[in-house]
Amino acid sequence: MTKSKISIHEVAEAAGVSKSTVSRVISDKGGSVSRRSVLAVNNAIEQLGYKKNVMAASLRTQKTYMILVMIPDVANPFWSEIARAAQDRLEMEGYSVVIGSTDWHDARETRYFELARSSRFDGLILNSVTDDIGLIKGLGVPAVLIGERVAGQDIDTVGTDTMAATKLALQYLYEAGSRHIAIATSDYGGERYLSLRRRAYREFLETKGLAFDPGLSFSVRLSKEGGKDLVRQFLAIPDWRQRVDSLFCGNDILAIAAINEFRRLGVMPGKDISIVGMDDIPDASNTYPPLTTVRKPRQLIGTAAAEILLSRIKDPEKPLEKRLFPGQLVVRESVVHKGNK
Amino acid sequence: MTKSKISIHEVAEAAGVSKSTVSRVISDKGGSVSRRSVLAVNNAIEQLGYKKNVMAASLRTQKTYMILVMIPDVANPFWSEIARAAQDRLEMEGYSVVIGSTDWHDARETRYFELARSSRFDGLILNSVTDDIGLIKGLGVPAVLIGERVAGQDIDTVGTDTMAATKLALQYLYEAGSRHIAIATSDYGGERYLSLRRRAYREFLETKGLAFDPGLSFSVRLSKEGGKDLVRQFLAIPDWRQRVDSLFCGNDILAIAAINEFRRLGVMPGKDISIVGMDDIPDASNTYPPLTTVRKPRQLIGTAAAEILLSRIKDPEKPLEKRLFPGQLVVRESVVHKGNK
DNA sequence: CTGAAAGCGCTAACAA
DNA sequence: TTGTTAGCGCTTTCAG
Repeated sequence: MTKSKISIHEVAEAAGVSKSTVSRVISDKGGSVSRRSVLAVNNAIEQLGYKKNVMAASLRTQKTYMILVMIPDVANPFWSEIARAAQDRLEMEGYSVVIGSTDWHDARETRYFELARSSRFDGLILNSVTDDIGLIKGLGVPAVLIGERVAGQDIDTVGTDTMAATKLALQYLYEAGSRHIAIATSDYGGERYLSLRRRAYREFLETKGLAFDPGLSFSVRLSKEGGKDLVRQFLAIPDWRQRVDSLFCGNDILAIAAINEFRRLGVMPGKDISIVGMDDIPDASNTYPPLTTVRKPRQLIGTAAAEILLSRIKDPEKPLEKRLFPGQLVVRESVVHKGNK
Repeated sequence: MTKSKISIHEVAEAAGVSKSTVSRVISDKGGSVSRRSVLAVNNAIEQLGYKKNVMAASLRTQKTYMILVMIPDVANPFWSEIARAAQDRLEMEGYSVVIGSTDWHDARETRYFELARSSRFDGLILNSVTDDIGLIKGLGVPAVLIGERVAGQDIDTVGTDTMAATKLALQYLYEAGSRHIAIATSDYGGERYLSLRRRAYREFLETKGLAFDPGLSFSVRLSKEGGKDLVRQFLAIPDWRQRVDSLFCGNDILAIAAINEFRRLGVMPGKDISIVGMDDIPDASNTYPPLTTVRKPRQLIGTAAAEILLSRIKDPEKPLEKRLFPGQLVVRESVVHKGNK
């Protein structure tokens, strides 16, 4: 069995050089080493089956070449594609990427924060559940946040312009003739994040001179279960067919669940009710009927996050960067078009 | 700024004890330390905002308390739920779990293997793309494989009894009156893995005295794109309505894509053609019509993998363990029931 | 119960 | 170009 008892010490001995020389050879840096030595060392390495202990190297250099991407839900393609895009970019630069799945749990997030704090990673890309910027900065690891925040906080950020994206959806509904638009989204994160959708909603109604009906605002989890909940609540509105004609959902997971649940209960989306989602995850085109939604540019977000992180690692003192990408309307068939009136 | 210049050395000084004592306090192990010292040390730690450098500790102890779960596709709920289940179990034991997403790329897998080799993880749970057991064992890290292999290889394994699961699906189709069953699956991994489905298919036909029609065997990628491909090929069968009446798909991703594509082209699954999938991912119940499939017990698989890994870490010499769980038929509406004849 | 001393395996000045 | 000498921050005998 090739026991990992072989350190540079053994290699040095076998190659007839010093540990330093071996070190120079195995750490890329192209330090000045003679051809002879390089050969001798590589030979010895081969011979002994030596494997560099990266932990030890990290202890000295303070570099691990590992990046942690923390996302709340790996199963949601929205997040996993961002992670993948970031991974692609980061690997080009020689970093390895691992994913931490928080599943929206504070406890898990905390756990990953502990990992990060113990200098196991050179950088962090994350969508934080707790959103405690102070804590993140206190980790002592370069970090870039994914997702927009209301307050202009003291950390690199990349995300979508959520309010504009929401209004895109709302405007489309409006143009299709809808005048009684309901909204369903989560209020998790309080005033900081998701309720940007709600704010956009209020602003939009105001702009169009539409009345705000509190009974048409739903707060549910952005999940399949949330969707079932939502439909139950929705159909419980007295005279709902008179009172509401469309529904904007905070993300596609919710919208898709709602579509399926509505259909199951005999209410046909795209016919009896309009539904618009947000994100444009792959499944959005597979529902029956296909979901009209607002696409968030996952690739761009992931890549941008990676690049910002890279430059932050290079220069910790560089000015803060915040990048917001616009959403894009994707028209499919879940919206009813009323005759112009 | 709380620079991480504080090591046990500083703490020791502030607490008026030696480094050793500090070490005894911060490493759980409950070494014998006086109440007084513990207090003093904890106080100093608090005061200085000391954070243990786990890398340094790992260098000595050879323990990182990190586990890497390598899966081929985070966006596929089948894999991400296995990962989650494993994570749940592993965290109970004090390990932190990170996910490596290989996206079916050899290059990525290799990259993660390099990480693993450099003793950054205490263990590995993985579904390998390359399937090179020798390589995995050579990593020098306890590892358990997910997914069944034909050959009884020299490594801990947990998975589903794929052949039995496949026959479950086939039998259901048969009982529904289907006598011309097509199969679509991937042949990636050659004789080792997925083609277990094909083997089960052949055996099943034989058992029932049904002829094997090579034109009814499709080899496609187990993806959305694969599904479109499949349907195109399928509908190109001359006189297909005469020649084939049902389709078994290698996994749900494929089956769902096929359902949607068939429907888009005016062929109604559950009516014009029977479709059965495998895995029972969450979306399987959201298709139109809902997909009949064979459920693989993701929770059990993930948890079992974690437990086997845990005991392997504890005792590297313990006998090999292989666990195969049975699949379970989930009847929904994608299968046509012909009148008994 | 506590401290001194010796590393874990590697890198980084500094000389030679 | 090479070797020597110190550590990185922590754990762990071994004495006391």
